Amino acid sequence: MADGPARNGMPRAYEPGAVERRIYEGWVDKGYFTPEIDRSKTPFTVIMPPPNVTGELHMGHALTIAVEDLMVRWHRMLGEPTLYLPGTDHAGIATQVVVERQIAADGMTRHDLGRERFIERIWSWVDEYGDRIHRQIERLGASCDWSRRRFTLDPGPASAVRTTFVNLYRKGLIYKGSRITNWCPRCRTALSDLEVRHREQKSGLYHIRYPLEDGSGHLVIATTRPETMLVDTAVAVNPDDERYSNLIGKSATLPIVGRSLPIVGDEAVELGFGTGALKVTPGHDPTDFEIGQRHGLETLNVLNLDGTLNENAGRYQGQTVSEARENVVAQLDEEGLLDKVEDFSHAVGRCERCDEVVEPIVSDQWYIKMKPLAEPAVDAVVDGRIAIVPERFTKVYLNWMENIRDWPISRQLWWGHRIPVWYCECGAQIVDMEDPTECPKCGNADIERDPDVLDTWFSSGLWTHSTLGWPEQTEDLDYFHPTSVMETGHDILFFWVARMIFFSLENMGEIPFHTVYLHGLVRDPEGVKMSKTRGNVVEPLELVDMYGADAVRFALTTGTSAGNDMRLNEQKLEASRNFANKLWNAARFVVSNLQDASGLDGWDDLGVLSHREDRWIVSRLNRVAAQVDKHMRGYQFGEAQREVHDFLWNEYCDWYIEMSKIRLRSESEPSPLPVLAHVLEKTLRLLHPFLPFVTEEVWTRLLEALPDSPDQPDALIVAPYPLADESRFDDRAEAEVGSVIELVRSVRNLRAEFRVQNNDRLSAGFAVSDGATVVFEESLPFIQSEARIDLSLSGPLTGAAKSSEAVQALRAGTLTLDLGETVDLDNELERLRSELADLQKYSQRLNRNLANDNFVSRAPEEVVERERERLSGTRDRIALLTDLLDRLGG
RNA sequence: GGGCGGUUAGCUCAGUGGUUAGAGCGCUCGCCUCACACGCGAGAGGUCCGAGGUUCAAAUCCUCGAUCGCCCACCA
Repeated sequence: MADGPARNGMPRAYEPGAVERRIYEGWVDKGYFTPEIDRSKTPFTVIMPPPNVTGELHMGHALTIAVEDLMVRWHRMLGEPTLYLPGTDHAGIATQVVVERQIAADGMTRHDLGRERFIERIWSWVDEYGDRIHRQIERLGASCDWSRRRFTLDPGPASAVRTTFVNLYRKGLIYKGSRITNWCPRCRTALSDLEVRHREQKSGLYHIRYPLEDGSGHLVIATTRPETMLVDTAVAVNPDDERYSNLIGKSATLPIVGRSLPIVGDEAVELGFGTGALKVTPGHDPTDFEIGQRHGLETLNVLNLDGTLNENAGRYQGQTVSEARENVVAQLDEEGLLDKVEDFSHAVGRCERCDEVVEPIVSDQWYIKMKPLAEPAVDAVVDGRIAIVPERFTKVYLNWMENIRDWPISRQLWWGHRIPVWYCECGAQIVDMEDPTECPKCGNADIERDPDVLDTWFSSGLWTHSTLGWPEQTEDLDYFHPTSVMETGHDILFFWVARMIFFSLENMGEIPFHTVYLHGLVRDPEGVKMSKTRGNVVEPLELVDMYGADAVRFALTTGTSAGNDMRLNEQKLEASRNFANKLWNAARFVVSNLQDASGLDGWDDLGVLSHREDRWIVSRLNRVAAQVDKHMRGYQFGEAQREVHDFLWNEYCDWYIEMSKIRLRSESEPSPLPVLAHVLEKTLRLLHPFLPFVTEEVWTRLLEALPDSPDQPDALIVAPYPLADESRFDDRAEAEVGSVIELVRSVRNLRAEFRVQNNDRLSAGFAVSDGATVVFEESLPFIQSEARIDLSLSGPLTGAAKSSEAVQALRAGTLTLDLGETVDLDNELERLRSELADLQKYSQRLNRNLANDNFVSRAPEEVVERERERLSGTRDRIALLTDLLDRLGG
């Protein structure tokens, strides 16, 4: 029956597309996402990691939003003023590269357009993509406060950038230095170490002969970069290397160029590597640069900024690195100076954004002095003011922060926050909050602004306070800062999280957030990282269209835990969609039964429950609420979600709804409707953080069918989160209904085993071991209907069983099922004997434990007690079974 | 070279010392049973990577090893 009639306006299957937009607009219109500042309450604040403006959202963003929004919704329901602040990042280099690629399609470079027009071009992209991202975040259901939306280039955040730069400059923590940095020849900008990705690559290890000047022979050096030899300024050997120590102080002649190279001794040279002799190229290798510093060597540069060789390359000027490499090697070979070429594999650095090979080049760049900033950032984590979840990343963070090096912040790009430094011919550097019009030293009006922009992570690093108004002393900043949880991928722990920590401590004297929650990567079904080049990326919105936003979010938080990567596959999405549908249909059942029903007034605040089944489901609900609370507080979202999922499906739907059907038809039994409604309504609250749309929609329909109650919330999103009511815990009801369920299951089991037709009604007997038949009497109609039997609750069986009976020993008693035809007694005995054997093994194990004095004396009382109960229960069942076997003649 | 993580059912994964270790999907058998076939019922399926150890008790903690993966690091 794929398309039966809709009941009470609720279609047979949940249709996310029909409700999501309407629900979201409703939330926005009512202003639920905008918190009210209430000084008597502690707020809960999450700043959304700003997606790059020029990108589409990917699954990582969807995961981020799923996790953040579930925390945010949970806290909002806990009654905390909750701010979830959205924004976007101008993403300097990433955006510039994207737009450069776009204009490259028209055969243009940014230089053809010029700075101004190029930036205009980027802005039109930003406008388009910014809106697109906004809509995507909405479709995922993020309950973020759009009235506080920020962009890194907005005046506010820009002023935070300017203020931070000026302050750090004045404190001497920002300086300009000339040293070796990573240079991307394609982007033509400097990069920080973090922006360089290393990848193993095969290349040759070239062994080159450097003749000794005294004519006594030659040294062989090994290099992977033969073309850089053109600007070698020394040869280095390890002073402890017996092969060469006598050469220190002598000189060698640089092949091709003919320059005289001093032979120096330096510890940095590895004894075991290559030939033990190192060509020193301070201009193009960080190690060599340091050797050069130690020995006062000249630093020569052979590369232009576009990666071609410059005038220092002589006849190779103008060639690319790879052309020059080939040609230099060929010349060396011709001159008989190429000793040999070995196969070699080593890590080559590439630009994170454009994948071009990065060249170490000496250049003038602005740096932040990190040591003074890193120390308080280390302390904040060490002393626990900031907690990192999962905890293991604490060590990763500390290790990085403790070994941090100065951060190059200038980028030779056009898109970003321009460096607020002006230069005057008189040599003055002007750094101020206001743009200067003349040099304060010499009065010259002819001053020029630094053409470079700041690393995009400079502004991102200020995000927690710049979005709240800093450097202005705003009410938002005062109230919402420090923020509560920073939730993001562990891949940007250094890029972003670490920098927010030291910037916030520097600017605000305050930690930026109390907790860092790091999630893993979303991988494809084969476990491969999603990337555009591999073509295995999945668009979140396509999935939202197919399965609904709830299902996508639910799938992303299913079976995941902090810090661990996850694979997303169709099965997970389908299972999640099915769960939303299950909820929908349970609600459909309840709502349809509520129509025209009376006696519902107590649904909201249940009083004393007269029916055991009611006490059972309410007890279970509250236990689940307790578990969910525990897991939510422990950032175990996957576990919290699983608890509610299992409760709704396996207890409420599978058993309580089925039980209620019998009672709904009965005239004598108390109506299950108030409890049916109550438990569903509370479950909707528990589920709302995980399935915001379907729960809100169902909630509205449910409440429409119920009588108003005094403190009924306006919408589920602002309904108080249900905390466990321990007075509703009911061990006895749980055990008793558990026995009823066991009885039904075991009849079904026998029916299936003996292949009884579905509509054959059998007769059965149940001898309750402790004589407390009242439990089963109360549920008799349910048991008879569910198990399709006529059940007699007569006393214990006596004498031999009928030859047509199958028997089973349950916890609560002995079940006898009359199959109506002769049972194969041998098989039946076999089945019972094997069950008996299992029970005996179990009982022996329990017995061994309890006979162990160490266990009894050292284990907690409750554990011992539990084991005793188990043993006694197991012994009862063994007695039952033994008795049965006797009577059956086994 | 350091550091971290994974290894649990056929597959993907939960499991934060204490039930006879769980879920989804897949598989087998039976069902369109008046909320739901995006479903219902019943099953099969596990030396929790290996070896030691700590503990009354280990998938869980420790040590060593295997294996896959990630991060960091200036062996050219």
